[in-house]
Amino acid sequence: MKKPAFTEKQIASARQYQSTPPPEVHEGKVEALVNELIGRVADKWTMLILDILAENGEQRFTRLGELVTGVSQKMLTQTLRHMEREGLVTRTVHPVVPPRVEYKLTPLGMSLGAAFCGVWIWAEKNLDKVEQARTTFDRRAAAAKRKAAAR
Amino acid sequence: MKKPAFTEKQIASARQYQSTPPPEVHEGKVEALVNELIGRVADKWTMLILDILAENGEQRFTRLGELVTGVSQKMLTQTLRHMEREGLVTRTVHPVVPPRVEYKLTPLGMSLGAAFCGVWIWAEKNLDKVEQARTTFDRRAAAAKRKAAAR
DNA sequence: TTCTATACTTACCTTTGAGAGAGTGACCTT
DNA sequence: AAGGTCACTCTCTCAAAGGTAAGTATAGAA
Repeated sequence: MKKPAFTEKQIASARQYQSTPPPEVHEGKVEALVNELIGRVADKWTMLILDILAENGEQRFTRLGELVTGVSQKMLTQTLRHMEREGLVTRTVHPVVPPRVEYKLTPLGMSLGAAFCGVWIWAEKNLDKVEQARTTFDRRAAAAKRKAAAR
Repeated sequence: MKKPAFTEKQIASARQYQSTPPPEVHEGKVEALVNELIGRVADKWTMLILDILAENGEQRFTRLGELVTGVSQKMLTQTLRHMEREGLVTRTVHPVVPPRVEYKLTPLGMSLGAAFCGVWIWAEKNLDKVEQARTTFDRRAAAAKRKAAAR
């Protein structure tokens, strides 16, 4: 998909250091960084806020809270701070009373939004397939359970 | 990006039901389903396993545990079950001793892998930009803190 | 008989996530 | 003088995520 596959040897040497990341295996370092980045960025609220900002453009704090269904103030602030930290949004404070703060996607944020777009589309397109797979699985699991109980 | 924007009214009505999802707002229902699906699928281990399976093809349990850096047995089992449930992987048990179980992506799983590909690429490409944004942010935050302390 | 290999499962415990709700500061309106 | 607005911030609390380590079943090998 993207990374060159590791050799058996590299994997073995990486395993040794599982608790503290291997310092001299360069591939592993980059991989770890990418994974960490993915971990930060692929979180629920980040994705939702990204989506809303991509669709609706610059927004104020409270308005954003209304648009992102189910988010609490705390999570909104927290996620926005994180996003600002990694350069996905800009935060503009207008020094007026009452305060007025506007959030806007940076080009970097927009490019991430575009990258996620594929996943949104996949989700919309395959919603029913997943739904069906789930019921099939659950039905089968229930049957297996009955069988196990009968033994 | 994908969904039609809500009207003020719909948002207001949705807000009322924040604890239990609104039953009669249809748009909200679909949106909720998509969001939930994204939530299940965009999780760290799912993405990593998906990636490994896409790159290396069918794998046995233990081997998978070696390839997915840092995963515990528990999380591996759990994530694989979830993925099987939503039809992303097939689990083939060979009735031999010692047991032999093989995991393989379904076409659905592969299509999700392809969809995530954009995000991986984004992460690789923008790793340094994010890194830089972070240090800039942290430096600025530290400066603001000093300033606040001086007051 | 004891050991080994494989793919789990289960129990326990610590860490993290996340909501609810109250408080804050500054200025403007009434 | 009291109340309202906005964007937080803080604390308290409960739930969920996730790690560790031990246990299980089975048959062939030593």
